[in-house]
Amino acid sequence: MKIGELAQLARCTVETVRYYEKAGLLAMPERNAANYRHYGAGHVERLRFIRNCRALDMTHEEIRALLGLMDTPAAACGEVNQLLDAHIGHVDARIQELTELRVQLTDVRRQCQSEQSVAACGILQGLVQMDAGEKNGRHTHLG
Amino acid sequence: MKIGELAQLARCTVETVRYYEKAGLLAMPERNAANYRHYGAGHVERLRFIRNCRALDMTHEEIRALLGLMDTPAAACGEVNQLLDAHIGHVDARIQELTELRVQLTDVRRQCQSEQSVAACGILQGLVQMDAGEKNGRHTHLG
DNA sequence: TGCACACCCTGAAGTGACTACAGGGTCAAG
DNA sequence: CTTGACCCTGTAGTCACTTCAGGGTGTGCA
Repeated sequence: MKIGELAQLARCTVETVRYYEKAGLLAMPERNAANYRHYGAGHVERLRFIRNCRALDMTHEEIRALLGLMDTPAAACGEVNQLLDAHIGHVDARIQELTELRVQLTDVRRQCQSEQSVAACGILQGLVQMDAGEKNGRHTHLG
Repeated sequence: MKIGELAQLARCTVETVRYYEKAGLLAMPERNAANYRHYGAGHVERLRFIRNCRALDMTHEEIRALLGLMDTPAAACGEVNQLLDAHIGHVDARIQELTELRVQLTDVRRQCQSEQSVAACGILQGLVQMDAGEKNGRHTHLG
């Protein structure tokens, strides 16, 4: 099949497919006489795998590691488990961060319930005075 | 004060301060004879405001809008409220997305509890077969 | 036969919010 | 008079794409 059909099967754009090829996630396919890429069932499976990992917010590095493990089928899957556990840790950490953020945001928001002038608005006062603390490093790759 | 002191007061790097200046978030300060930037109390307040907004994961666009509103102090603060409510909405949406993600991840993870070969590992099978659905557009600017 | 139109190709540049680096200038202390 | 901490500009790199410019290919229809 051509790249458009592959992209449709994996629910992504053709640009993304070409990008994955350049990024080394998807193997370079054969070309026909017109230099068009020509894909088979293996490519569909691989691309679906990649898109599923991305839907789970894994980085290309994490995905590359999983793909590498898949290509040594005799290896033990302990590393796969570790990788997934680490990723679940990232997601948990980000949920925790965002939950704390939400508390801070509603704190700030509470400071203005009425329509008044910007000059007196408690929200802006709050945003000037708030102390963000030093703990705001990003601890996961999830934004 | 010079840029290093300003950065320290706002808990960011001097590169970030210069970046905010180029991005139009922070006004260009005066320069001394040696072409060093020279800041005052107003800059500290403004930069703290920006850093606090960033700690709440607002985009530069959102911050620019808030700064614009601050600079017209007679205006009603209804727009400020709207902006903050919208941002709280983004955070809520992202927490929701990540929570669903976590469920999917633990579903996948559950498929391999034992040490076996990669070829038989249920996790990789799951990642190949999983159907991510079409609803995976990012709906917020939070990653 | 001519042509419109959907699809394919490459390579470069843009996104957001920085970070890092190269290659220089300034200034106070020892 | 030199060391080291600080400052300057400008460019490129990060991540996972998206968009664009400028072309080539292939099919259906008048």
